[in-house]
Amino acid sequence: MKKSYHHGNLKSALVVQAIKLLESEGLSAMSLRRVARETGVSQAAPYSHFKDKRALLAAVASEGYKRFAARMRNEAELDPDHYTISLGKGYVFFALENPALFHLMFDGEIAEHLDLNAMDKEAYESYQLLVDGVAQHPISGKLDTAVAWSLVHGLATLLLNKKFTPKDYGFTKMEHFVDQVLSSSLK
Amino acid sequence: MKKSYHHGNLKSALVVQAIKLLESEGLSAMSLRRVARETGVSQAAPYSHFKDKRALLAAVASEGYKRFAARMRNEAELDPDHYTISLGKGYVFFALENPALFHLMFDGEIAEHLDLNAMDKEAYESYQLLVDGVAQHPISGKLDTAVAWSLVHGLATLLLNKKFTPKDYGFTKMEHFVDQVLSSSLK
DNA sequence: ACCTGAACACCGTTCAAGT
DNA sequence: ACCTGAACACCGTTCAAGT
Repeated sequence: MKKSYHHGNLKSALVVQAIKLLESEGLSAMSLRRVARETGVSQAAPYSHFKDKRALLAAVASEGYKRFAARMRNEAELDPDHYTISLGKGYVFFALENPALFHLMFDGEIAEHLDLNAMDKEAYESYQLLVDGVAQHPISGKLDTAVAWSLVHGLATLLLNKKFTPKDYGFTKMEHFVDQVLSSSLK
Repeated sequence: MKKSYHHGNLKSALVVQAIKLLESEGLSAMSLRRVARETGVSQAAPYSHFKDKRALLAAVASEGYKRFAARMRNEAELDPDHYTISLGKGYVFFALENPALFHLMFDGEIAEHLDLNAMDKEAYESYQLLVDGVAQHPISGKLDTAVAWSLVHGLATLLLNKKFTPKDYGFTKMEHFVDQVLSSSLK
């Protein structure tokens, strides 16, 4: 466990450090060199494990999807009677709690080039969680999953970027607002 | 109109060139130095007009909002009988036609720090277009504008990032799919 | 007032060399 | 197989100097 020439699990250590830097100082501050430096290795070391910076960011996004799924599942367990709505709340809360990671996963150049099938199975499944939740509904029409997913994702994004706030609609608590919006439109 | 030491309208020329570069090669390729180079001025010239790179990007986003509003208005004029739905279609189409610009306007670090009130009045109004369109509806509840805006924005983002496609729902044409999704949920 | 050229600290990536 | 150190081309930003 001491410091040695060979790190042992440098690959995952780099991912963890990258997420930390991403959330604390934002994507533009997250340079490969800094991640390496703060992990205690040389600037060239990451290239033993990742083809380039984009490959590291893809691994970060993949880890993000795992945490995303866990956050949704956790919320759903707290209120199994309103399963779909709870999943939606977990979705929105994850975005608000991990803004930079959420953006990396869904928006911008990195997200657009993410090959879902090339990601871990576990990570891929997080996508399906909400979609399946809606689809399982007895009265669910064909387009309902697209509508529900769009609604939840749009709500998360617009709240995150402060295009509107709960206060705009007379709410003081974020949780109540999200609950109301989702309940009023998700079956 | 000849080349001279003083450019004349360098400020807007830089914004135009930045948008061009943004859409053709993406945000990561859009460096200040390249924008300056391809506008025919020195690397330091932009600093006579913008405090830093972020200020240039804010101006780019502001110009983006103007084009955004124009795109929505144009779509609504084509089908005034379905005003709100048409606005939504313009919203989604703009995103699909200007992916990098749309992300700059709504997602990531730049979007989060955009001060709407500091932007041009014309740019600011583009936000209100869809919101007002929904609110004007006679049977519109308090939360309906948040729901409608979230739905339209989420649909645009998820289509843009290929999280789902029209084909997933049995549609061959993007326009039909968007129309159906919006019609089935917007009043 | 607006623009240039040189400078500084930083970055992504490569590559020969070390363990 | 994994990591280092030096190198290269690039970037954001500053500043004295030119027009």
